Formats: sequence, C-alpha cells, structure tokens
Amino acid sequence: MSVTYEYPRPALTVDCVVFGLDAEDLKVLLIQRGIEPFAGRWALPGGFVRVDESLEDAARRELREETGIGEVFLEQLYTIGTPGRDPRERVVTVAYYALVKLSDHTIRAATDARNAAWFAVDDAPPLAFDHDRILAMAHERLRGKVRYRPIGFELLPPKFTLRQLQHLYEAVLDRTLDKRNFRKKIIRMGILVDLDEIETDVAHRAARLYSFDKKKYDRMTRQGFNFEI
Amino acid sequence: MSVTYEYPRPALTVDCVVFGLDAEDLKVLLIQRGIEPFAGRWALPGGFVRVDESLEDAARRELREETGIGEVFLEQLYTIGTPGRDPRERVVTVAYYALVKLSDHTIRAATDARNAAWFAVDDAPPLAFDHDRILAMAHERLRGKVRYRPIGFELLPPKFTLRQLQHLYEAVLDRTLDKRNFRKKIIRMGILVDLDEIETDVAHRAARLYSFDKKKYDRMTRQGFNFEI
DNA sequence: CCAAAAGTGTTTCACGTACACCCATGC
DNA sequence: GCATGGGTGTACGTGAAACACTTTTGG
Repeated sequence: MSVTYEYPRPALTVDCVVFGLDAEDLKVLLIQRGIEPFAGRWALPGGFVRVDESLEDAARRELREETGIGEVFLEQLYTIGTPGRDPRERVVTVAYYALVKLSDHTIRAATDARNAAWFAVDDAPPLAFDHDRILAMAHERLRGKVRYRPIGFELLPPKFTLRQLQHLYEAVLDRTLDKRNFRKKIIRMGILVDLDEIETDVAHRAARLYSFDKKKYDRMTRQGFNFEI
Repeated sequence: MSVTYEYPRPALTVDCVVFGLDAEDLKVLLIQRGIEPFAGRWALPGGFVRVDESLEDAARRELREETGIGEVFLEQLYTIGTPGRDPRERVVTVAYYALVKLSDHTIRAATDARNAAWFAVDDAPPLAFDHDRILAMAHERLRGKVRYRPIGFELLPPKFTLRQLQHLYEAVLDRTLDKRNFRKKIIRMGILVDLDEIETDVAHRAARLYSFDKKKYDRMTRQGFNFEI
C-alpha cells in the first residue's frame, strides 16, 4: 500500500478545537495522547487526512472517532505548517473549531474508549505540539466572531433563557454585560422566538424559554440586517 | 530524489490573490498558464510547497518567482482540499491574499518572463481550477477586514490624499461614502499624519498629503482603540 | 473664465450606556 | 419569609447620517 512520489511531501492532518459551555465557563474538549511524542499529554483531537476525503470530512471523521461527536458547527480556523512543529517529520495541519451543545455530548465524550475530558479554556493544561497556540487562535476567533455572527446559539440547547444567552456572551467575551440593555438589544433584533414556555426544576422564579429563528435571521440578513452584540 | 511513504499523501500548494488599487478600481494580479491542465487560462500565482519551508515562505517565494513582487502585506485566507479540484491528483492548496501598492509593482509584474496582468476584480476572466472561488473568498475577506483593520493603507502609496483614501474604501466596499463625514471620521481617529505637503501635477487644486501612523495606531490599539470605517 | 476637485459645519436621529427596584418561585 | 434570579423603563450623551456651497488651481 506504500506510495512513491518524485518529491517529498508534508504529511497532512486536521485538528479540532471543540468548545462547549456550561454553567461556569467556556470549555474545550481534549484527549490524552497514548503514544509518543508527547505521550500522556493532552492534545486536540485530530489525525491524518485520507487522500480521498475533503478536509472538513476528515475533521468530522476524527471528531466522531475520537470523541463520539457528530453533527456540530464546524469551521476552518487556520493552517499551520511551521517546519519542526512535529518532531518526527514535516506535518501541516488544518485546524478547525467546533461549537457543541454540552447537553448533547457530555456523556459520550467522557465514556469513549479514549481518555477525553472537558477543561476550562482559561485553565487548560499545557498541550502537545503547538496545540496551545491553536487553542489560543480558536479562542480569539470565537471571541471575535461571536459578536457579529449568531454562532453563539450553537453552544446553547435549542431552548434557552435570556440569562443563559447573556451568560454565553459574558463567558466568551470575558466581561459582564448589563442585563436590561442586553435584553432590549437582543429582543429588538427580532431573531428570537418566544416559546411561551418556562424552564423547570429551578430553585427560583422560572425564566421564559426562547429559541433562535435561523430562517428569519437568514431572511433578514439577505435584506441587509447585521447581527451585532 | 523520489520518496516513498506508507500511505498516499495529497500534494500541497499555495495560491496568492494579489490585490492592487488604481484610479479606477480594485485589481487582481493573474498569470496565464503555459501548460495543461487549463493551458492558456488565467490563474492565481502559486505553486508547490517545499518540504522544508513554511507555508508563508512558500507563498512569498512563489510571488517573487512568478510576479517579481516582494515585501508585501500577506495573510492566510483559507485552505481548500476538495477532492477533484485538480484533475491530475489530490491537491490541497493554502490560499493567501496580498495587498500591494500598485505604484511599486506595476512595471515589474508586467515585464516578468511569465505572462502576468492586472484585471479589475469585478471583470476578471474565468480562472483555472477553482480559482474563481478563491478570488471571491479573498474579495469578501478584504471587504470585511478593511472595515475594522487599517489594512487598506497597504494598497496606497506612503503619501496619499484623503480623496485617495476615500476612493479606496469606495472601491473595496463598492458603495459611495459621504465626503465630509468620511473626512471627519478618519481625521478624528488620529492615526493619520498631516505631512504639510500637497500633491503635484494635478489639473486642479492640489490636495494635502497624509501618511498612516502605524506606531501610533499600535499604541492606541493597545489602549483599547478600535479602528472602524 | 471654466472645469475639476478640495475643503468645510450644522442639524437630526438612533442607539449605546448607565442605573434600581419589584416580582415570582422554591425551599 | 427568605434567598435567588426574572423581569422591566428612563434619561443622557455620543456618534452616524444627511446635506450645499465656497475656494483653489491649472489650462
């Protein structure tokens, strides 16, 4: 099955920065390496691109194989090919970042055969290779993009409260927001559906539940609307 | 010099979308292919990544070799690896976009051994491979980024008039801007240096010349300033 | 003197920001 | 009844947008 080429070629991999959100803070999903180099170290899920699959397909496949995650928001982040970033040979990696609803995925990731775990982004262990840098880039991209694209909803369950939504932005942007102003602004955008339901099992007054109206957002966007927090 | 690997690997290339600006509109630099596939077609400058050079180095080298351009603003755009995008074999390409000052580069690009030419972005010929799509992505990235980062200055000579600056934004964003509001806004930012010089050889009242104060911009940015047009 | 572009101020309106209290619910 | 978060309105200031005429220069 080996192959011969006229000139040497870098190896090509994909790596995924998977973000999740819980009641405390923004989390990232890491897996513990079993083999050298960096055996025992935490790293981003990822692996080699097969010669007949697209880059995004490779990222999704690796996510599924290593963490059990499927069907998530996934976007290309950056491609890193610094010579020497892998001690074995020249490896170019296409980094992606994913946003998942923690409620859907916590169990599967934890029970997978590989050692996978969620870490607070601001408290992640030192990572293998240059994965620290990739994580930092992904975090920055998320912080930037969440403000002008409605991708934050990918981190929330389909039905959420305004409090959860505000908490999302506070966690990602790392600053507090004024409750009244936040609610005014997001409601006035007209991209949320008031579901006329309230949360259950909370030890205080239950909040109204909303959902994100993607169809309406798309329609409005075509007419010049610009999401912005 | 040939090499054998255990598994097949995609070939890895870089492609560059080079933007320039003249008195009319936004231009892109294309080269005409001499060989199959797509012989005779216009294409983005680019080529194979060597196994010991970084991706950005590869992009700069190809630019130099194919168009004579050096020392320009260069930023990674996107990596495209759709199987079948090159009819010969699997090729993954890392696309970059560059911003050049046309005054510096017009002559060298035109007199290079290869057939290179500037085209209006909105009037470019059909390109080889999926380069149309890459060009469209680059154009969109430029349109987006020029509004919140001072990268537009890379397209202007070191000394420019406010009219030129406004023209730049009108060409890139493809809409007209109000002259008075534009001047007020850009002057009030405090990132331009009034050079106390005026343009020469114009058939009308000569305008004041300005330059972009990058040092001051960096200082202000560190203190929370946000460029925005 | 004519053509062409440079340069300049004011008004209006929308939106961001700051800010504090009562309400509903579960325990 | 108390603790916890849910939910609401107003006043102020800044900045975006709309808009037209005079000045300067070269030909």
